[in-house]
Amino acid sequence: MGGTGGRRERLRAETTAEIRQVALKLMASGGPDAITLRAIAREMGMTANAIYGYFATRDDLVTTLINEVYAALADAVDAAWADAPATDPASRIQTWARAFRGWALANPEGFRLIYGDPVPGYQAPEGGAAPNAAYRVCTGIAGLAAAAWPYAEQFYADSDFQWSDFDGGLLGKVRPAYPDLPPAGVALALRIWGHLHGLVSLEIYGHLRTQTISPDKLFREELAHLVRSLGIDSEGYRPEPPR
Amino acid sequence: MGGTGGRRERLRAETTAEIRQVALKLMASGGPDAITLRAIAREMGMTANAIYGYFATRDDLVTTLINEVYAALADAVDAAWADAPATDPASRIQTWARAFRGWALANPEGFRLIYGDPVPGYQAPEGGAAPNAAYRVCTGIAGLAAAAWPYAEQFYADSDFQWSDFDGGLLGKVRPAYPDLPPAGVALALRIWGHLHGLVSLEIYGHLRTQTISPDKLFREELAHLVRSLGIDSEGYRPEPPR
DNA sequence: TGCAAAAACTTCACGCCGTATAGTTTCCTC
DNA sequence: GAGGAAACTATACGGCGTGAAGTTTTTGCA
Repeated sequence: MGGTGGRRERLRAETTAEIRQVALKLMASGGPDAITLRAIAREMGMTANAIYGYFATRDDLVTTLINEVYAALADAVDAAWADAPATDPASRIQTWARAFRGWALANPEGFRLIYGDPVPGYQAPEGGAAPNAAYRVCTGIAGLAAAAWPYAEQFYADSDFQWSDFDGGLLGKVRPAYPDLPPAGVALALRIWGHLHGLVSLEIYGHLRTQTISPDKLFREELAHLVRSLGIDSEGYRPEPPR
Repeated sequence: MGGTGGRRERLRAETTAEIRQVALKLMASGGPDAITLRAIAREMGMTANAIYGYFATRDDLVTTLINEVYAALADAVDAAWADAPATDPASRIQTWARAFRGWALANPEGFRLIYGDPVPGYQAPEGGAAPNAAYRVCTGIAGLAAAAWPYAEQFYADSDFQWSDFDGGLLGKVRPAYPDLPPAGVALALRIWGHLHGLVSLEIYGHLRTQTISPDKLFREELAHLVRSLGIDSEGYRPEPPR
């Protein structure tokens, strides 16, 4: 058998990449349920069954796509976080949240693919479709919570969360990254995730547009109150952390 | 043609009702994408095409189902709100939110049907699938905001929302019901909706279970901080509204 | 260089789906 | 009891995922 540089393996990798790429193109233009083996094959000048040489089932392909798209979301929010100055936690947190919504609005079909059920009979594998990317995003939000924690801690004195309340895989990333964040801070992170996910999700699925003219304004309001609820003021000024 | 009591019309209404009921049963057991005309017909001992005599397309049927299920959700949360004593706004608000999550957990497929994309090629009609039920739920949340407003108003002094930021249909229900609620209060209601929707949605779609062992505990935390963020304490005691 | 094995790919088939068209049966009304 | 409307069936088309079997292309080795 050829080594890792063999011509056959290179072609195989290229075809695999093309399948993924064509599938994403179909999704972008026709929504996630335009991802069909037959459509991909048609686009590539092949037969649908040829794809079975690269992915065992359609669900395997979809799982791969979810991982790819979810990783792109994680990249986007991580990059926004890294670019924002650590010296201003309020606007850094808001930047992260804006990047999250911005990515979703720019990739609505991707958002649906990750968080919804858009592909007809798709069944995610045990443990979720994209656990690593999910951990990455959650760890990112834990970063927001950690940045806010010196200010926010005072509001969580009576919180009774333990490490055992959370998934080990998540903690394996969060605790090393933010050693000062206690369990209550992780709970805060998950709640913030829920808040932002909900607003963005209502917007992407068209439920907000029926109620408000400007989801954008609503989200700006959310950002202002988010940092305020964390004990940080939003406009550059921020109080000293208590104690 | 027979009047409204004609035998023919009665049979027609019964068959229509049976179609809806069988569709909901299929959804409950096999998820929303088990709703197919052929499966319904099979269950009823008919041909799929016979259903076209009752619903013009499958999407029309799905729209009807969404309306029905969304109305059931609205009934559930309205009932919880009505049952909770108006004298204790904090626990009343928490009761509403618990009813919302409780309904979703009891009817996960219904939640997906209302808020997700579960039926393969479904296209909602112009103006949304179930605008009235959506208004009902939003108006319900506006009720939470209105109950909290005497306490929460102080946090929204710098809010610059106008009536024109919101949909007229929504305001047509909200303003008569809660004449003292200003535009900023409606924005607050939509944000609360987003927060709760997000947490419940992550849970229903299995994204939370990968991160935390007990979504229930997280939601309890959310409830506590929700009323606190509105300026009301959660444990029976509440401060006088300011001013 | 020739040849067998393996990999890549096609063809055909099955059972699902929504839905259009045309034909049949059932029922109500006059 | 006959005409007509309403309810329903039969057949068909193109779409889907996927399994089985067959064909072509490429590879590695004698």
